[in-house]
Amino acid sequence: MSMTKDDGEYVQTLARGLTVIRAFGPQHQKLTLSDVARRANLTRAAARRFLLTLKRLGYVKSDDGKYFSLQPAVLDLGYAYLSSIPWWEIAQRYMEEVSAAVEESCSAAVLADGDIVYIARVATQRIMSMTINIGSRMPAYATSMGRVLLAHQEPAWLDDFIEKTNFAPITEHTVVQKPALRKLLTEVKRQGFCIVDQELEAGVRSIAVPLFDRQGKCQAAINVGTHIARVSKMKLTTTVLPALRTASSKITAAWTA
Amino acid sequence: MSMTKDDGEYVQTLARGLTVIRAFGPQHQKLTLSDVARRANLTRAAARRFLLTLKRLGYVKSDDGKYFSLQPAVLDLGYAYLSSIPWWEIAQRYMEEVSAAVEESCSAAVLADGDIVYIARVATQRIMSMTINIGSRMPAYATSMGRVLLAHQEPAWLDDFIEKTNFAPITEHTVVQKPALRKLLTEVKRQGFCIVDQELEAGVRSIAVPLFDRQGKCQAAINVGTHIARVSKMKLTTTVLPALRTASSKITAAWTA
DNA sequence: GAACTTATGTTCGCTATACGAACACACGGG
DNA sequence: CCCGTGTGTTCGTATAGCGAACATAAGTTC
Repeated sequence: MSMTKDDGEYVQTLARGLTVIRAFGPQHQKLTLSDVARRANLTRAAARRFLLTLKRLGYVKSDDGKYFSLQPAVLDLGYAYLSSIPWWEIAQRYMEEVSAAVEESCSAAVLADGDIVYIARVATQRIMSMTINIGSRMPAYATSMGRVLLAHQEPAWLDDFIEKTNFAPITEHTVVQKPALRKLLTEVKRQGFCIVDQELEAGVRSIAVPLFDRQGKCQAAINVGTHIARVSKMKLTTTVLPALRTASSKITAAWTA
Repeated sequence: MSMTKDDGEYVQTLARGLTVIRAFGPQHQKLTLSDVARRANLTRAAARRFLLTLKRLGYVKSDDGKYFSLQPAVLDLGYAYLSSIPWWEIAQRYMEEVSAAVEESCSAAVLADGDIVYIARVATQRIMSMTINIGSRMPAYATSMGRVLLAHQEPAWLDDFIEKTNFAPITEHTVVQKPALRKLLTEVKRQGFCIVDQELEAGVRSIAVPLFDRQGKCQAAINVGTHIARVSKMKLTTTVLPALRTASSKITAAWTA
């Protein structure tokens, strides 16, 4: 029937099964077999097979046999990724130091497609209206960590990315003009840090630095987010930046793999 | 060949594919096809098919075609679970309040098998030697949240659990005698909170309260972990406990589903 | 550095496996 | 009560995934 991905080395069943997990989400804790089938574009028969399988594996629960819901076991999958990052624990430790020193939240993120994905976080008082947590995604172009990560990408890749992406303004301050953005990124790479001032959310200003591996490749970014009323732009560069830089180099130094 | 789980409504391929993700972990960021096959008990051919599939889906990367590693996209799976929890965001907010008020880390966890699994966390200064994060697991019997969750489980289930589990001491204070443990749990349920004093790690004392849904069923627990030198046992009940209780009832009140 | 051994990755014909059309069953509205 | 609509389940069939067998690379030994 569908010959889209049929290479003989593609396991359709696995791909379909994973969409079942993704069928759950906000406002969709409890789903019937048919709900899942609809949301994952599967026949009811298929959805049933997958749900029953996931249930046996402990990823899914169903008390009454009608409504299915995800179980904490699915976190093990994400944890497999997190724990596979060689510098993850180390970063966490030094981020705690940063957070304690500046009394603000500190996060780490990597790039995935055009988004940043949070992989570690030490939270203090909330500054953003949105809830950020591990696994959360934000558009790279409007975040301090995103800019840092983009700036350190291969030039060819970056060209292509800027070319084909449509940058939408998020606040009134968001820079979306491609030439302007490109210039900002060059500057970010030159100076080795990035400040984003209320481009993602009004009242929020954050600063990020890159995280290099032993080979000098930028693998992630760490940042500190502040409220404009609490921390001046000046203080960001004089106090927070040095703390981030110290942490960044310490993490690089402690890199195991 | 193997007729172990062959009910006709069990999709072997999905189960196998998921083990591929779990093959990665600490000290196993980059794995060859053969490594994966070994660690997941698959033939090399199967491991190859799965890895190539996961690669196409963006869950796995392979620069050279030899070494494979997990990508941030796998966090989306865990995120599907977290975001499906109706009170997750709300809890996060009130936990931030608790953490700010008492200036200590606050976590939320649910029960899975005999473990607690962390599902939300507001971290301040580190008190444990281990790194805790979302998805982390700890033995339920030796943690404050674990005791709370166990105490509110169905009596029949609890009997069975205590019966068939072998409780190993973690520190010199860990209570492992089954009658003593059972007595503690009864007390926990009666008083509506649980203090665990250095039973999980020396120098660490924590207090937990249950989190009820609208129907009065205990769905999770939230706790505050402290260092014995910084917070007295007295202060735990006089200051921290009220904060936790307030948060708990506010979360229940704001429960949407 | 040839000759052998071991381990890794890939191919390909076969059959077990996952597939979905068809069926049965529950619900609800007229 | 009947009919329409939606949900879950069965079962024969085709095909998707399987692994034995092959090729190719990486070590070992003399």
